[in-house]
Amino acid sequence: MAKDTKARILATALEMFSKNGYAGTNIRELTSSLGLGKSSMYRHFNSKEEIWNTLLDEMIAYYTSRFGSPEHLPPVPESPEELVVITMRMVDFTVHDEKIVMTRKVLAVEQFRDDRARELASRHFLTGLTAMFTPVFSGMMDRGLLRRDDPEMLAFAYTAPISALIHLCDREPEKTPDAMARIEAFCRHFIRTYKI
Amino acid sequence: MAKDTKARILATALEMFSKNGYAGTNIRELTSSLGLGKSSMYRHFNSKEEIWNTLLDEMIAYYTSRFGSPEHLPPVPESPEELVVITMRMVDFTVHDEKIVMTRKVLAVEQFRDDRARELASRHFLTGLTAMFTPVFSGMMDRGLLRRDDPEMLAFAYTAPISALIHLCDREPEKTPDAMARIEAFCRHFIRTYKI
DNA sequence: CAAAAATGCGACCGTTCGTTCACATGTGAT
DNA sequence: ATCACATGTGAACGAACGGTCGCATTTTTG
Repeated sequence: MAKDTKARILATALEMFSKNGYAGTNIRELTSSLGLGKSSMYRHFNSKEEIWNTLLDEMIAYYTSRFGSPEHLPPVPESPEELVVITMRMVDFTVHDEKIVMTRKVLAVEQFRDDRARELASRHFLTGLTAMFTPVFSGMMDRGLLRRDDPEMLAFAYTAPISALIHLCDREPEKTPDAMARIEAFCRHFIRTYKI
Repeated sequence: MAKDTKARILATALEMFSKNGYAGTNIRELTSSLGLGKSSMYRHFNSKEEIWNTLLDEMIAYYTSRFGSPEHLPPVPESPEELVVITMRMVDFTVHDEKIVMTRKVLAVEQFRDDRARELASRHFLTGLTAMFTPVFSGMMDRGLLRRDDPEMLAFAYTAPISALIHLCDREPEKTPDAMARIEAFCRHFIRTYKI
């Protein structure tokens, strides 16, 4: 029950922080929902804030390892249709992976209070997505699948609307199927618009 | 000092809620920052939660009156360049009007805790913007300024990236000039892409 | 197996929270 | 002038908060 407990505390903290925010979460509820005494938590963390900082460390580390390295870039599609497939696979993953959903929520909720959350939010919601798809569109232009244009601008114009609909899924999960359909429709519209 | 006090309480509450969230705001700090005793607040509101609900009422009423009626729709531009002007004027307003900035922040921070905030967030960040610009693009197509296409899809593809950069301004105000320049660049890119 | 380190627990501490209360003061109508 | 009402205040309340402590139990280590 040793190292496992620490991880379970972090998992539950992420869940509660994402729903009620840092200030709206209390240690008693957190630990008791784990079947743990209130004070036992302090064997693993020195304070509530240390939980928060550890969580942020993990989120930053995970994001860097998962989306920060070049080998995790999406492949350059060999056809426009493949862009749809790649996109929908990524969207499906990011919308249904509970940990990533909670990470986005907690960043949305704490972005104005914590500087590191602020910075990570910008990467999650904006710069990271653009950086991820810029080489994709650059490659598609090289392959003659898209007309020549500024690939970074295209990546931004492509990812921002998708990101907006992902946020909609986070906010109103019952609309997820509709949002996914709209993402696919947008994706096809985008290809139609920029194809040669 | 009568009715004025109630309004000042609401204004300060909006400011604090937007920065620290509902749970992270306490009445003592709120009232003392107004030069008021802690208990005086209860002459105007029965509880902290009533402040929150009143604030939400006002935000919903303001949004409805400001963006909900057809007469407040942006005009249909007579030239592509006018779309840039209209857009930048709206962005400049929405990014610099402190009350609107704080409204967006508080919606971002409370969207997962309060159902009405959730709904208003979706309107502010997504559906309202699309609904606002759909007739604009429809009109521009009628005038032969843009190629025929689905005006709602265009409105979505246009407003979502702009909205993402507005959120960036809320999160990192020091990047506002850069974000505004990127919005204008995106706007011109959009026109170039869809013009006849 | 024994010593030591890690983990869990309930009682408890001081603080802060939202809220109430008795009371003072100001203000508008009769 | 008087009465009623609205507004403001400091003290105080009970509850909930984050955090500590002494002690029991388990796990690890030599």
